Amino acid sequence: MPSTLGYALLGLLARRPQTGYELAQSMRIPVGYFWSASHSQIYPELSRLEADSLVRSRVVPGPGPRDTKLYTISAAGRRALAAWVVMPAALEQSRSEELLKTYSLWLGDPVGAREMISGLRDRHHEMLSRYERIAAEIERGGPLDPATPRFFDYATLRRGLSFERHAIAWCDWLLDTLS
Amino acid sequence: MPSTLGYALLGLLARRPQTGYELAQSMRIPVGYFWSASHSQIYPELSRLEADSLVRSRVVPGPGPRDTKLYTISAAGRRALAAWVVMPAALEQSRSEELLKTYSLWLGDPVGAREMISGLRDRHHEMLSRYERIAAEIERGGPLDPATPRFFDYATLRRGLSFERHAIAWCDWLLDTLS
DNA sequence: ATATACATGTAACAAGTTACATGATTTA
DNA sequence: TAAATCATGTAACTTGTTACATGTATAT
Repeated sequence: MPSTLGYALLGLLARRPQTGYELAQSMRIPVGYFWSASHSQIYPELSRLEADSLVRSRVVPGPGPRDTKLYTISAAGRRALAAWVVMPAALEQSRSEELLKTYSLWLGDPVGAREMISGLRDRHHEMLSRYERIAAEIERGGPLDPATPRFFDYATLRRGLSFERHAIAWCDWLLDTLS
Repeated sequence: MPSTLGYALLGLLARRPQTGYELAQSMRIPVGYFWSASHSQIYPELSRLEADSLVRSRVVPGPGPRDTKLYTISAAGRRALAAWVVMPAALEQSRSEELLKTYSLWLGDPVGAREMISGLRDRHHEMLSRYERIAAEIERGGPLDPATPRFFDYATLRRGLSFERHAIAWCDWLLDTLS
């Protein structure tokens, strides 16, 4: 049984065949906006997926100095992924360092505390702008059919937008209340 | 320098002295609603904090069969925590298995997909109810002074409330659009 | 000349989860 | 009498991050 990262990779490969390098690039913007990984995690995981026959690879000459391995999802991989997505998701206790800091913020000096929160606000705003640009791009592509991958790109993006908006609203409320 | 978990423990101990066991209980509802840990992580971390003189412990006879160690935050611990909370929080790429599943949901069968999302909705709703009960309890305690730990309990709880409400709204939108 | 992109991998470390280990007291 | 609570710890394992390693082609 693949790890969660394995399913992330299968999800990317179910859309189109990619090399390990491309997958690592793809995941710099997190898959579904909520799952990232670095190349050092990805390469070994691809080997495991291949050992389990969930993906196949073939060596193709790339533009770079090295040959690249192009990975393709197998029928078994597609089945495994389709079964996984409909299984109830594990209850997640989302860890958040910013909330943990907030929990002890009564100890910090008031000026520094305000700056910390307003820095948070800025970063959330930056993320929101990025998401809004992507959303505009998706929406330019015409009507969304809820049976296509593109619709689910949009669905996960909406969650990102919502997440950032409520984070900003919370920062604003806190800054307001603290003053 | 303590780990993030170390700061979570310092945050709890800054409010009142507690034993390792009590800290483990406290963290079953995540600190600030967004940071949890199990006892097997907590005990070694307390030893490290004590080695760094950020906390002190004294053995007291407990109700159980074993002596318990009561931990108290030191002045140095308080300083370290106060410095940490105002430092800019690391940009977090919140991982979410449910969003990762959503990303590949176009592959799953439509009935199972709906059930998965509606199961999500249920669980978020349960969390929301729990948070609302806690909020009511805090609000019953009278006006909130933004210089007290209690205010920051409330502040982090508000983020939890907002998080669950947005998650539910998103599930509703998705269920609606999929049908 | 220097940096960036290409391209894949391993090693060392940090963080987090699950299971193992012990054993008295209270509650159902 | 069986289960839950109290109470602290270690061991094994999984996951994730940062650093190490190599070396060409292209753009500035």
